[in-house]
Amino acid sequence: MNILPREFYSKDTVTVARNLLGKKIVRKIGRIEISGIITETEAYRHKDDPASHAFSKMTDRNKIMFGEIGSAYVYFTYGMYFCFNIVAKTPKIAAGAVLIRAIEPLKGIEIMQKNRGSVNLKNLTNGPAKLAQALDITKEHYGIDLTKKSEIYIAQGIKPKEIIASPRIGISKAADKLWNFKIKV
DNA sequence: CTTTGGATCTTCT
DNA sequence: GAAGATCCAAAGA
Repeated sequence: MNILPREFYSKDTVTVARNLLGKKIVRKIGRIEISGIITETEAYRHKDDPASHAFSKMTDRNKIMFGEIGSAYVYFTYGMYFCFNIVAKTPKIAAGAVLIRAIEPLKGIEIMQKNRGSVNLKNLTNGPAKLAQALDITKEHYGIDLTKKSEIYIAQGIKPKEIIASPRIGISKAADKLWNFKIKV
């Protein structure tokens, strides 16, 4: 299994967001393995990005964005859902992370269906809160190292053919930046 | 098919 | 007190 090294995340956040497309996310629950191909990402940076959680200042919630590259940033939103991010930035930037917005299920689809309470494949992991729920990612995983073989890690995947850049979803600030990336499957 | 409201945590005003 | 990197079910057209 080719786990992506920490250097992979030590680039500009937007570059890493693009590079993560087609990579494989692996979730281990005991002996069971769940995995999927990353098909949509979004970059969130620091002072140059008013839409980022790290824009105004460091809080208890976002402090991992200022922390070690390659860590997981899991946050709780709208009082109900978790979203899964990966800390990625150059040493020059104080904070940054890539939001995983969608994946294509590979292994453990039955587990995902059970976690989500739905059998509709299209509806399983096509949104940030949905994939977190399908993979059973919670605040327990806040700050874990994704470059080691542990409960969650990111591995080499497929090579994307075509990358589509769009404005980010669900934000009102900095909507002109094309920092949402997706591939066709 | 489109619109609306509820769930109810964290941060900012 | 209000808004937010969301999703879903229910109601309306």
